[in-house]
Amino acid sequence: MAGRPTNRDERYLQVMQALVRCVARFGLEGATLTQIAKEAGLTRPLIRHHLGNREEMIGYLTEFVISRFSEQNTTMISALPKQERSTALVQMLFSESAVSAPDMVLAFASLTARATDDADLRAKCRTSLLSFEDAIAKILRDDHPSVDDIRIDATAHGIAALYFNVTSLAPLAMPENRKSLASLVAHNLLEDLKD
Amino acid sequence: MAGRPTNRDERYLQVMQALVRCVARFGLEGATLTQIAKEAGLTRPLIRHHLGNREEMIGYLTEFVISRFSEQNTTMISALPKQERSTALVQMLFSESAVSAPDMVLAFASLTARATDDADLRAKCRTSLLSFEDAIAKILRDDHPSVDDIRIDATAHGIAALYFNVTSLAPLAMPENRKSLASLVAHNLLEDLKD
DNA sequence: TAATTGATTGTCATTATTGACAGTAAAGCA
DNA sequence: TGCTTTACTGTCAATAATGACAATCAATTA
Repeated sequence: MAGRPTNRDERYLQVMQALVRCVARFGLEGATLTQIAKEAGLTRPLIRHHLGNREEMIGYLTEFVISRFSEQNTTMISALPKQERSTALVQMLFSESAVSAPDMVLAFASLTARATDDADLRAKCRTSLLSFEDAIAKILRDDHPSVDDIRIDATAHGIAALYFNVTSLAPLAMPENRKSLASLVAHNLLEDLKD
Repeated sequence: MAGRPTNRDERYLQVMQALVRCVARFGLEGATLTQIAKEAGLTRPLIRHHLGNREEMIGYLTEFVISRFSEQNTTMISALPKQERSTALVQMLFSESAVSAPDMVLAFASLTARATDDADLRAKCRTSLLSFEDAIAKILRDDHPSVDDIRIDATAHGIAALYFNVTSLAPLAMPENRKSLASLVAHNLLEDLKD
């Protein structure tokens, strides 16, 4: 009754990672099926079998990037300690391990650039970004309950902006001291909340 | 002795603006000659006449984007008042007029993404970015001579990162209050220098 | 073993894009 | 008017990429 077992999920992950990598490097239009196949170590028809045509491919990509973002945030937040959460958060965001996922951010940037023409995509990117900032804001508020919302939101926005900037500039291989500058600024922003 | 007068410079500007616009929207590979022509209101062969083949085109683009960045910075700095320069700088950076040039930043982002594979390009983008931050730092130092260099550099880095983030996220058409948040954070960073 | 289901591959026509070249038009000067 | 220089256009072969379909392989169950 049943046939060959599906490996759809693992293949999907494998293909998606290759896709993200290619889009990060060559942009949405520059990511050729052949390149994706090469990156994934698979054949072109197989990629197409899993991803469908180009339009569907972009749909899968947005779904993947956005959902991964959201779940990455929740896991990061759940990994925070009980006290000094905001400091720990900033340390996680600007540690090497977190910055080692720049392809994701670059792919996200490619999507946002295209969002000019696509209202749906724009809405998705926007809510994704806002929920990221909101998650940060929530943690900040826990540590600083007496600070008013605007300052909390502004600080969260600043930390998010710094994170995106540092991460999306990873291809430039900036000198090491520049990276630590971003972390320093983020901590300064946290200090401001203690006044 | 002399022939038809050249309009190379004006055409060059016209073509370049169309190119920047297309690259901002569709990425480096997605910017088709036909699209550029359509955007510029010219014919495809004419575009090719001025830009040469694709490789040369990218060369022209980097030259254009980077030089415009540098000269935009110098003009902005020369437009600053005598006193309270750092505050005025932040206001200029986050005013509507400055943010109305997001295509430039998006094109720059496309170039940086490709810089992974191209050492020359990487070096150019890097120095361009660093000189931007240095220009900011110089102004900050004028207003706060007693603050040590690391804090100055960190603040300059933060302001630059905020600017890039806000500008490159322009396609998302963020709600108005979010934009003012970035400006607020930048001013907060300035306040920190007064301790 | 046969059947079934899905993964994987091979192949090809269609299309889009490029690169190149020859040729035409326009604008200045002798 | 003729000459020269540059802008601009038309056209076409070559290439790269896509989309689609048929065919084959692999794994599981009856």
